[in-house]
Amino acid sequence: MEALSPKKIEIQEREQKILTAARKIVVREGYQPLSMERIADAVEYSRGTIYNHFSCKEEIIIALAEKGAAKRVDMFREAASHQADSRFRMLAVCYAAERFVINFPDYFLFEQIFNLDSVREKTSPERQQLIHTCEIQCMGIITGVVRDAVASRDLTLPDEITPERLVFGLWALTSGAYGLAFTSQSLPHIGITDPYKVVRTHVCHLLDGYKWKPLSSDHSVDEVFSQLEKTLGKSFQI
Amino acid sequence: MEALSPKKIEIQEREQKILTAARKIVVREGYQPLSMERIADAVEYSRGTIYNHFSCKEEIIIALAEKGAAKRVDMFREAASHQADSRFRMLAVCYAAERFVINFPDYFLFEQIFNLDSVREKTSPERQQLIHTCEIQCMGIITGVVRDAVASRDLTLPDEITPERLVFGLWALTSGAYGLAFTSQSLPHIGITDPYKVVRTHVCHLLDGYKWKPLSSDHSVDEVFSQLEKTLGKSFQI
DNA sequence: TGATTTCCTGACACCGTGTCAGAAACTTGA
DNA sequence: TCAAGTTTCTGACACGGTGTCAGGAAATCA
Repeated sequence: MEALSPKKIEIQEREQKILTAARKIVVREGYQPLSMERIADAVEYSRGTIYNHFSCKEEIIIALAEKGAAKRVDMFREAASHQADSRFRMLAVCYAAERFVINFPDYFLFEQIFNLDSVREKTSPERQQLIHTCEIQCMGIITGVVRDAVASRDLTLPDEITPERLVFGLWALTSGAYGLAFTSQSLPHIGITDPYKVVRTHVCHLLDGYKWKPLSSDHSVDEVFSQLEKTLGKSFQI
Repeated sequence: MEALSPKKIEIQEREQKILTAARKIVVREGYQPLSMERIADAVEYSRGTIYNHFSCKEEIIIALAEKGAAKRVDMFREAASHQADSRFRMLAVCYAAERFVINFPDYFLFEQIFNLDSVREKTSPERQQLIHTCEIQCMGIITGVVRDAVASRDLTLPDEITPERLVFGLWALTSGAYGLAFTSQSLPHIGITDPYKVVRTHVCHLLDGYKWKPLSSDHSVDEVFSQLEKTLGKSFQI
């Protein structure tokens, strides 16, 4: 497995160069101008060479979506590994989810594109599986926090709610809100100027609804998040 | 304004024919095979004629998204107009939101496509405005129900929550969940086989969290929804 | 019925995709 | 060091879809 020839190393590195170039184009100019031609120009290889690495444009999108998904897993893992009570850790993961979309809006965009059937259909099952695995890992991390909360008696779930169902609710609330924050023109019209803050409020309210201790009334929510900003903010930058 | 010549009428009707044909293609075969060529074949006019009605494919998508948005407004309006307590009316709107995505998944898809910047950028501001107006109307209907609840003392909102913010939370939760239900491969893996039911549970829990009377404990949730199915189910079919 | 306007069409130019034969570069072994 | 063998790279090509527009067809008018 060792001793890759220089050529092999070059090829391997080029794959990353292609992805970086593609990402740069999207960040700077949006999805529309992204084409194999543009990517080939940027990495200074011919289109044919790009096709040796990725069988179509969609494969590049999904590879980037996968990078984003992996990044999110990292962020969630770091957030959940806090030495703190279960509710604090839960909010830490929420903070991570928020920072993910704010710091890496392009990754969020790639996910949205990937979610369209018409795009996903053209991609390889292998890469789809990779993204799927990341999603499962994220869910697993959050479910772990919920289970810890139940184990430590911070939280008692009603019969009809499994930890997974609670996670689904939180996941839906946050991802739905971030989606709206990105795409909806209507939010400012109804006086919602900081959707991220409103999400935080709702998450806390939801946790309070399930009586996940310690309740919001015991801890200032803003304080919790400003503390999270101090401990996690930096490592979430890149 | 009266007395349109037969020709004018034909032209006007053709616009609907084009949209119907496009929608049919997407319902049957998905978004990928949708092209001006296919649409032209289906309506038996040349591509040029289609371009007289819609300046590009995206304009057709957005026109369909707008039809969907208008449909949703209708459904929400009918749901909210129930003669019942405020909480029942709120759940009726949630039921409408659920039926919308289940009965008209293609409209849901058009919205998702329209939400991509790369697609929206190519469409006319006029049509964008139409969709925007529908969104505002939907929000307005739900906010109305919330305000009624506050007025009738069924609900007392905490200081930091305006009716709009509560609506944003519900909107995010439901649209996020339906988005996941459509696209996420992971839900079955974590044991969530009926996401729609889980959403209902969470919505009820959220309303309970805000102490919106009558609480879930007073009314069987399943019963409320099966009643809604009886009163609204049929008119939501088409 | 002919003049005028309006509408429809298909050919055309363009752009991006994906392929592949052959050229170029790299590796190997004597 | 070099020639044979292998791998990699390239740009020309075919294709499919978009959007335009000159000119012909149809409708309207007087």
